[in-house]
Amino acid sequence: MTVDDAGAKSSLQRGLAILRLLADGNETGARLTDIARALNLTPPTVHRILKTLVEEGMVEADKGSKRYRLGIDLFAMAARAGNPNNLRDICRPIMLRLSATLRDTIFLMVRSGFDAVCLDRSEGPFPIRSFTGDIGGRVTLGIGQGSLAILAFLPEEEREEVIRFNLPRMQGVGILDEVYLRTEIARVRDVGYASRSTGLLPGMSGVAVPVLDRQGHAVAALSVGTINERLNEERLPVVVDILRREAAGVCRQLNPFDPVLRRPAAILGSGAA
Amino acid sequence: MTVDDAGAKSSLQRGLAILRLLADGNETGARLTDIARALNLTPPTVHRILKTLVEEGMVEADKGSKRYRLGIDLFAMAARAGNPNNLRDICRPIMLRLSATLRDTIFLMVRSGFDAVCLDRSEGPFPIRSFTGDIGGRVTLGIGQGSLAILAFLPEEEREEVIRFNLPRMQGVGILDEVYLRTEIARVRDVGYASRSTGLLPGMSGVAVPVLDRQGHAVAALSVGTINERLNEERLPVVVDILRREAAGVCRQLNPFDPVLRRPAAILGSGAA
DNA sequence: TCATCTATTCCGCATATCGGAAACTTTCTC
DNA sequence: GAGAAAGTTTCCGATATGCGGAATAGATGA
Repeated sequence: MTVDDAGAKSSLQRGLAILRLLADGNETGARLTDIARALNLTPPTVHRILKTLVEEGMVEADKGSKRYRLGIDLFAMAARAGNPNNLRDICRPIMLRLSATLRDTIFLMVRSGFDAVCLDRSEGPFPIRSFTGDIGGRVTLGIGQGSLAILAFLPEEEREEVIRFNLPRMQGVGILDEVYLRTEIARVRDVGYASRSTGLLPGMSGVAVPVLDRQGHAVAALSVGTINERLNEERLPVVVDILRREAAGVCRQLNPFDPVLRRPAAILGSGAA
Repeated sequence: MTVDDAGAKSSLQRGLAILRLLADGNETGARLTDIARALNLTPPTVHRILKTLVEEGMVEADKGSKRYRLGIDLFAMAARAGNPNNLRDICRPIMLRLSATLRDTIFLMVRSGFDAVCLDRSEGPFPIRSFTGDIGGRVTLGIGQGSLAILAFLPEEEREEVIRFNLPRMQGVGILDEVYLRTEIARVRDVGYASRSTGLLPGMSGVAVPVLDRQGHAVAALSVGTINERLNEERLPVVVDILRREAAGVCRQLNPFDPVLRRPAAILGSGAA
């Protein structure tokens, strides 16, 4: 990801570029010169911007002022970004219930550009792997069940745009070609859920249902990640059924507008069973 | 929180100020004029900055371009900020184990300036309330068990600074006066854990142990939040003991430096029991 | 329909930002 | 441990960059 060449102008853009750079490789941290090199900036410039970012609490300088990494402040601030339309709050109890009932790990995914992002995750007792990884993790939209469920139920125009953009990105991740992808999407739209389309992660399986808005377009996906044995022909329909029911509940809470009054009701208390 | 008056100069600072403003009230979103008013900026300025932020994916403009809110991109980026020294990754399995064993909710707290921030949280079956709230939530350092455990084990100099700064902030939240706070801190240092210092949240109790570095200073705290009945004199020592053991494990994984080689070993796989 | 409030574009001025050069510090090498 | 190399930080003048007043376009409501 080269942010350097052409466009990087304003100090805001440069600052954000630095933040993004720090976000990759945040475990290790980055040194001033590395940042300068990576972004085609001069050390003084990077230094000044970093200074500002540190003052603002977005970046922390390691002792001895050697390495820079993202600050906890940024984390705390941005944590609130992961709750669009109260989606996360609404889904939290549902996810807890799901992981307790199903004894599997539940994911809440939303779209972000050409990716899907994991908004929340509720662990089950079985250790699993997933594309998404942890909360905040990203996957190419279309890879993985939750991701695919969202893609399949995007408005047609957007769906086409995403497919066009993402096909090249999917090479070598199990998506063979466009025909295959479109077949998958059609099937997901048909049956209303996405189920272990491919055995991309050995031994792992998953199911996902979309959370739809009034127009029938995906705003999110609820998905289950588990091991192959726990998603056999017998159990799959049961899981799908439960997921569907909960997704419908989310949908209802997401559109809490009285058609007449257009008043966004505060309904978080009315626990849906 | 007025960021306006004196210092706001650079576009970077203004941009970050806008992000922070959007972070509050992110459920509802903010309009351009509101932002301008709140930050003492002119509408054109805010518009231009917002445009940049939207282009950079940090902010999303609601349909009809009426309201702005933080973008999922920011969330995804900042999620990595919540893993300093791999602390979160290291603690994840431990927290899962703890919440499964104790059947209570476990919190992972770290310091951020004069606050403590909730880095992670693993839910138990009992619904609880806490100061920290969700992941990313903040509390004044010293209020709540996890928070207090960190404060108590800060280097003396920093501790004093925090106490001085935070005492006024604690008015009306159960901290009566400085003497009381210092007594509490001394006791926590003495026994090595913080336990429901005050019944601030009716019906709720908690215990926390610090995660210490080599110098014996707190880098984090593991805490349990539960209801009063579940933390009686009988159970408390048991819980403390388990917490201590796990905290020690975290500590060991946090300092994975071979004293001679100074090589940061990648040890995440070596599951500590 | 008109009035009011809000969002967006334009543009000249002033300022905040840039980066070269150099001092200073840390880290590496022998 | 001394010298070299790389990295970090300060300084400062030129200029590009972002600022905000004013005017336009769009939305909202009476």
